[in-house]
Amino acid sequence: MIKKAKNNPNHKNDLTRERILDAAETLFANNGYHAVSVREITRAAKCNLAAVNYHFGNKQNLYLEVFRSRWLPRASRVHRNFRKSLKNNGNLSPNAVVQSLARAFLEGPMSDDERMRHHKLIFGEFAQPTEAFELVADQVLKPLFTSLMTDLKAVMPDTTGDKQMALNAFSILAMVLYFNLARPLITRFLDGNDEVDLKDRLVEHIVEFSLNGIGAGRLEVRK
Amino acid sequence: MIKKAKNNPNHKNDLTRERILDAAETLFANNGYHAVSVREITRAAKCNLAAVNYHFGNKQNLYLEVFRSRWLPRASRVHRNFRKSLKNNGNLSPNAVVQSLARAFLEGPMSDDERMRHHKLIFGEFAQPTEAFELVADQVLKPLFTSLMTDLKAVMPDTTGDKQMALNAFSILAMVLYFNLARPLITRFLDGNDEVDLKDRLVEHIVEFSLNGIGAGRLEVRK
DNA sequence: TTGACATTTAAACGATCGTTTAATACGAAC
DNA sequence: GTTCGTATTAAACGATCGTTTAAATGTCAA
Repeated sequence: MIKKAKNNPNHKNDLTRERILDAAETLFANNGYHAVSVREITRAAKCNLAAVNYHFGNKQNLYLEVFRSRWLPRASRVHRNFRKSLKNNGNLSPNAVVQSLARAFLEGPMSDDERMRHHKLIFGEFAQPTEAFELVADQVLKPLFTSLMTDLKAVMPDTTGDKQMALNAFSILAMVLYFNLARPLITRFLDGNDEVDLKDRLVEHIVEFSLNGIGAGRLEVRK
Repeated sequence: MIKKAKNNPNHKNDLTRERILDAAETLFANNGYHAVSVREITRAAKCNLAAVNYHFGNKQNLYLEVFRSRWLPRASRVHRNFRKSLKNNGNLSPNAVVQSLARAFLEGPMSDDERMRHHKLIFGEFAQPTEAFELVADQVLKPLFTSLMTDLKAVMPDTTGDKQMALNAFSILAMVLYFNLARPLITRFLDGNDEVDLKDRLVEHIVEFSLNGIGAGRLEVRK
């Protein structure tokens, strides 16, 4: 049932499917799973009500498919962006690690809208986990955490214990994740501010705070 | 309509109202507003279906009342705990400020269950803000932020700019808020660990990371 | 042109939603 | 005991939910 495999390599036919995924992601991100009806989604995607069940079986599976075919690939792009800019950085250093991560997450390969959607979806799962959280934790968060741990171990003094390093990695992740969601709150609290490039300032702050946090502050100039 | 003011000072009658609030908070925290039905709430509160509309008018207002009469007072207790332990600390110092805050948030005046409920509710509002978010931002987050800013200014070198201080305050808040919600994730990533008093270890880490973060690390011994 | 699938469509399904109603139970004041 | 305001109850309301159905349309190879 659900959706027959396409023999025809012409992929232009699945436009409806894609439009549904786009509409669903935006609506789910802004309002949460239960607050969005299938009718809302199909209306936004300009297709028939039954299209959701035809292409995805049911609403819950559409939600999961948003994570599988939209969220996970985007998270992979961020992860790759992080690793690439770290490799390009030449000399490994705590600063290179943290700065590459912060930039990948805050100014990485997506638009501001896309990034907001991305992080609203994951924070929704943080607050009220569903099946999608398993996906994200296993396929994204854990690898990212491991990757970050490895890099940190390579650049931090050996005196730092494993558990200590894990907590550090976790805190740095906390910073980049949190500041993505809390941007509206920051501007709310800092208002009366003429800051034009707040994002650059935020990246700069996150890097400095985190570097100091793990005890590697001011060891070198930031480029 | 909704609920007549009680002339009778005997408050034993509003037991139903209290049971509804208790049940509603737990269910809303764990599942989110739209995932919870009025029937679920009244079933958990062991009262009639119509009781919600009788006592609170409608579901949305019950949700707001959970914040008004449960969440806000609890947040006030945390804030007071923070300020009291700061005052008891004798000499003001960055360490005293950050440690008082972290303890108030992570081991403060609530049970673990209550704290989890508390933070799930607010993170739900972070991800998908409703009217309740205005309440929380204006009556809790902003005062807490201001309070923290004042304390930091008093104990940090004058060379630190206002905006810099604000970002520092925001980052410290990020740490204490985030680590409350992410506890399940931490144990998931650190598993195979025999840590018994993880909470103490977390507080210790948050304090050290934050102190270093704002550039006040290791100036003094932690008690 | 025909036949076989893939997709879209309008309509309906039963279930559950939040809310309202009207009747009843309760308790204190007179 | 009667009265009056509060609280609880069972039942029902219309609306909307996710999903299913069966017919119509589109697409392309044989």
